[in-house]
Amino acid sequence: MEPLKRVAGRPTWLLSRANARAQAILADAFAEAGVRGYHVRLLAALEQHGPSSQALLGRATGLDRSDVAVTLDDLSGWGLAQRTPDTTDRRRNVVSITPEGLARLAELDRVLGDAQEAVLEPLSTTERVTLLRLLRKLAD
Amino acid sequence: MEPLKRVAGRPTWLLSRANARAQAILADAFAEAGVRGYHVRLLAALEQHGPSSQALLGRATGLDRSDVAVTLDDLSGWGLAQRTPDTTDRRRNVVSITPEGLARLAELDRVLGDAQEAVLEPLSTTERVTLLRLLRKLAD
DNA sequence: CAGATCTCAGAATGACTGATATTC
DNA sequence: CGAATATCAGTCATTCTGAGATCT
Repeated sequence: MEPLKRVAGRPTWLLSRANARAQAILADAFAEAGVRGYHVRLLAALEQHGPSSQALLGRATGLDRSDVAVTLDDLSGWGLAQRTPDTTDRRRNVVSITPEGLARLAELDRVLGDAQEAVLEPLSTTERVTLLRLLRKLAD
Repeated sequence: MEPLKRVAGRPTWLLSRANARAQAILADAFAEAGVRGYHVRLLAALEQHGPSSQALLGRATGLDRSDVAVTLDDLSGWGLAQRTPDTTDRRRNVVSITPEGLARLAELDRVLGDAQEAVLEPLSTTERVTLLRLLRKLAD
């Protein structure tokens, strides 16, 4: 069967196909490492911003507040992050990354880089730069 | 909070962000029209290829066999498509689009075109062409 | 028999909503 | 009081997997 002209030729369709391939590659790599995207995003935010409240983490990562809570349950269960009550504002938890979390993040960063390379493999260096510029415009 | 360098600068992240925006715009437009992406894909495939088995439809649209079945339940419930047993191969259903389905598809095609335009609005014409070329390479 | 087809049930992931208790 | 915070329970769409029944 030939591809669908009416749908498959559309930019949004191509976008979602390209994204699906990328996410499949990433998800496989992460699954092999025993994590999901949310875990990595949260760890990266913790490393970059230092100890933060969960609300701040949600805004920095684009995760919903409720998903931050659940994902942190995993991370703290694995010893990669920890919650401590904020003594100055007792509504808050201060979340921080542990040394184990930092080590794990470094591993995951390599996993991410390798997966990235696999995704972009069909493109030349200049094409990659162009793609990034256009995607940035689209993503705002 | 500044964005996450370690994650947000990554190509796959940008790809998924751009795609998320596009899919959100599309999903909104489709929701307003009372359908979801699967319905449109299936209708478009039926229009383009004519009566087909469900297995063929699945391959043409990239939908999983089980999802084809469920989505067709909707479409036939709405009178937009119909299943008839294949007399020559009784494992199969022959699925065809109805006149109502064709009319609905024409409506949805306009909805799709408008949403598309909204997605690509930040890009110039030449940029759109370039983006499509690169995405095609990435999507294979 | 192997293999294709259709259906059903369920799960994983990402994204989101609403309610609630607590605290500022 | 209004607003922010964290948590819990749940929905939704998309994508799959597995099992089973039917038929070639």
